[in-house]
Amino acid sequence: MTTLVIPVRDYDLAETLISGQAFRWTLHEDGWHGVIGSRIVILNSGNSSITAKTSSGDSGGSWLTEYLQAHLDLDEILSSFPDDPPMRAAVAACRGLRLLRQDPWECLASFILSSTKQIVQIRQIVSSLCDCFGERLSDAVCAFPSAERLAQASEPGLRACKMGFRAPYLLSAARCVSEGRLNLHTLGSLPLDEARAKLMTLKGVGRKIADCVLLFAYGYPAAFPVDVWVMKALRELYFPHRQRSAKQLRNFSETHFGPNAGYAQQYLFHYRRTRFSSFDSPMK
DNA sequence: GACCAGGCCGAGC
DNA sequence: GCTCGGCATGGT
Repeated sequence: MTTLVIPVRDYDLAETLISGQAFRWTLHEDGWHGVIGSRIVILNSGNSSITAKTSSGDSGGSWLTEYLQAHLDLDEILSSFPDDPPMRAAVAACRGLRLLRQDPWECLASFILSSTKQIVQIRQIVSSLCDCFGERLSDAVCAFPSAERLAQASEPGLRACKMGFRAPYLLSAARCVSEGRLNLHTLGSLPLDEARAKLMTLKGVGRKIADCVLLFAYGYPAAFPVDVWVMKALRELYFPHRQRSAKQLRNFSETHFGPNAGYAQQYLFHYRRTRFSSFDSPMK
């Protein structure tokens, strides 16, 4: 095991790791356990740094800085948000929340498995998928399975991981990627609209899942996933007295939140899901 | 036991 | 273009 110390400021590691963008981090007595690529990682946050114990022997930690986006100036991001009461409340409640920069295939596959699932369940399915099909990294830990590996799986084999009707979607995506019909390596150099359109050619990938991948894996700052929580947040916080269709809300989101709309979205999502739940019943 | 979950697809208007 | 039912499974 090697130890890396990464200086950070304004970084809430725990909130970031549980905020529903990545699904493999679990808290143990000695820190947050996870897997990044084929490396086992244990993270702890200190005053002005994040300490990582990792199974990799290589020096440097640029892969980890990249994953954590530790170099990013959060103040600059936050100051680009609109200065309105909902956004101020979300930032006050979740300050230090970050966006990770994840592996595209893992992110895409995970979010294909996410539709109409609670985050706890997505974590269970992903965990099961890794145990069944991922390369073994230690006695207890497996890597996220490659597209090539999953392309060899059978639909019943995938359904055994409790993913239900999502199994054919995942299988088809794995084949598409492994056969080169969708190139995830070059996707990130396309304009946002083109990259999104390519992702949406996959079965089971619509606008929302595509935007999650564009934001969490490729870092497109304007990608703005609208799920049920963000929909609730927009309706309750911005349009409490007027009915707005999903399309109207998306149009609003595309113009209102500025150049880092995706980041703002993650604050609204996390705020609505974890801090603002007392409003759950009468208005929906 | 009802309702819902980081949705999407296909059919029918 | 829009709405709606169906889809698997498990948490709350």
